[in-house]
Amino acid sequence: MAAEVTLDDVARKSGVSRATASRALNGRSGVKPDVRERVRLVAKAIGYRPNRAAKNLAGGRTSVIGLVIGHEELVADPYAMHLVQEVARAADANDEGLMLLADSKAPNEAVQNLLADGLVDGVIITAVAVGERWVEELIDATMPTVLVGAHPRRSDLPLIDVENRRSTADLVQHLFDTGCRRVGTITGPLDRVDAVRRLEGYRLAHEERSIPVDESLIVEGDFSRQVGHQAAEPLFDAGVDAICCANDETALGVLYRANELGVDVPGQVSLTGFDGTTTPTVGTPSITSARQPFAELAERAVLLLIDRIEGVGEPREELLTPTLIYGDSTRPPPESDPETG
Amino acid sequence: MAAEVTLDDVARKSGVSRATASRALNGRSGVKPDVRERVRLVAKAIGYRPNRAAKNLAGGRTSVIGLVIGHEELVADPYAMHLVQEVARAADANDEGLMLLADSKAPNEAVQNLLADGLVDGVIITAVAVGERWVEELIDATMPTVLVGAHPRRSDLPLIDVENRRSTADLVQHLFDTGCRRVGTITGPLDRVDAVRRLEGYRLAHEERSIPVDESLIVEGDFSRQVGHQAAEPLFDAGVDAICCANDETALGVLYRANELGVDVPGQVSLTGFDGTTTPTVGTPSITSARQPFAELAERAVLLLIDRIEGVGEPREELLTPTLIYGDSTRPPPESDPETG
DNA sequence: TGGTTTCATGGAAACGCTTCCAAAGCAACT
DNA sequence: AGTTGCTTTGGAAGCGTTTCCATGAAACCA
Repeated sequence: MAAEVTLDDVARKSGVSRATASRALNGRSGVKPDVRERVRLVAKAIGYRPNRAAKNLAGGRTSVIGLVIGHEELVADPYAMHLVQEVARAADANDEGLMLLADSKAPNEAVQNLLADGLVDGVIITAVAVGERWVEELIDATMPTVLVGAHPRRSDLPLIDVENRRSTADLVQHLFDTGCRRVGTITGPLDRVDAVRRLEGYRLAHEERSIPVDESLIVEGDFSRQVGHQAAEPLFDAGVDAICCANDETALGVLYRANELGVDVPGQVSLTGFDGTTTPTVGTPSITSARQPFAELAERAVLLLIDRIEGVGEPREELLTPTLIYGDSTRPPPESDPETG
Repeated sequence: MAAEVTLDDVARKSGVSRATASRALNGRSGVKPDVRERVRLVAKAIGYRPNRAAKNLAGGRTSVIGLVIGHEELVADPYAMHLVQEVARAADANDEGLMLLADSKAPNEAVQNLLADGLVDGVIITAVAVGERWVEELIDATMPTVLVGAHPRRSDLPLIDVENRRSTADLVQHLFDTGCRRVGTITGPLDRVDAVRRLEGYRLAHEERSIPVDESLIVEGDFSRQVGHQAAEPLFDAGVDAICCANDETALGVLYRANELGVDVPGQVSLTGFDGTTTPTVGTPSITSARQPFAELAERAVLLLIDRIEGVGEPREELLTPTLIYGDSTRPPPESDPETG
């Protein structure tokens, strides 16, 4: 019921063979320009649309890519939502279908289906520390793969990532610039590379300022709002004047706790997040943060994956830079030029 | 590179023809039980997995369903996110692939792709008032379709929906029960059926209590947090002691504004939302709301769609009931039994 | 036991496309 | 005009399934 018009129709109506029609429409070389144009016109005129299944069967690609993402993350983490949105857009823009591969029940089974059914040409795997089996199996199965966010053990894979360390260091520097001296941090889950990098950034900033790190002010979290909410009070009690949170959600948790406890933000305690997912329009202070370049992240990932699928170029690694956004959760920098300090 | 093992292999190794092997594996009748069993065993033994493209091409189904959802909604509306999550899960549970069809650029084009490419067997269309062209074209193209949330003009389609009116009325009743008398409302966009139904529910509750509706307390919104934030103050000024918001996001907007203005919730103003998407764990009051039965919604939608695709049963309509959750944004009900009032 | 029905099976066509390979067309040489 | 070599074209062979149709075997009935 779908495609009524076949390549045969196009060929017949333009007075060429199916082979030539196919070549003409797919931009293969060896077709006279005028013939090609004629075929194209006919195809458009009669509304020809290639049948994907047939195309795929004949040895071509599926033109569908998979996006592997954790089930819970999807709903809990604005980062994931933004990523899904942008990957959907990017896939669309590159004429690829997007299959949502929320890893559920048995990962093994899912992989099986993926591979054998030939549903997708390749997959984008998000940073969530999905059971390694997943990743391992996918890769060993020679399924083209691109990582968004580094994997703890596989540094050999094509990867799109953001500068977590430097950006976090910059955020902490900003805290120092605005007069904070005792800066705590609530990290992400430290089995994730991005979380580790951000913690490194926190340390790096201290080092750059020759300020010793007080290890007691480092709390391991899990990127969740809840953990921010829980970890906030002990840090307040420990006398911090700023908290560098591993992401915005955590920062929001801290912020809510601060409101409950009557702690003024940024008056008494400054707050930084990461991701740049908070909407500044709601009444709450907008969080000073490093905004993930979601659109580019997605676009690059899709393009890189397509390259892998088509086997062009080397598996590469791309590092994007978040943009810092200064919100109301930190104090404005002093008038004096930072260079002087 | 995916499926190396073909049906031919299975047939050969079990000493039957391809035709018989196909019949045996697909549960078609006319195969001797022992033969069938043997074929099945062989297939399992050598790890046979049917090639989807070929299957599809030969006239079968794709085993992929599409989920049509607005691009912006995806990120802005927790409702959409929850739905996506659950539909992904439900599709998975029913051995269907899930294709994300975020309607971007030209809807027409997207429909074209959908249909002609034969990528999906059918689509689930979410309530977002996507340009009617979409829906119309899809249906006219005999693409099996299921709506989640009613469409303003197409009452003939298979539909999964929730009891918007009754649930909203119940929420407003709860406001009355807890002593509120002057209840305003911020609606959703009134070109959407669910928004209209909820407004009707608001009116219904007044009617049931013989309380006249003050039309000046009805503000048309758009389900966004921003609109709640903006519309809140005028309503406060108009002296409401409660606001029935069309969804949680709107309620959150109101809540933030209330905090800014020093209006106590629920002390001075009670608040109800809809969807049940707020996490009660953050410091903010949890919103009294009607929680969408996301999982069932998704499950029913997928099953209904599969029925439509396979042509079994009549296109039916299913109405699910949200569960009311009483949060901290409304006052606790009085000790006295509600029946007495 | 011969004839008829039923059941299980295999052969082969079809699905719509890509691509290999050979043939044909053409231009520019000698 | 005859070669040579390049470009453009069509024929046909798959790709892995499903399914129609014909065949042969087994089972039934009289």
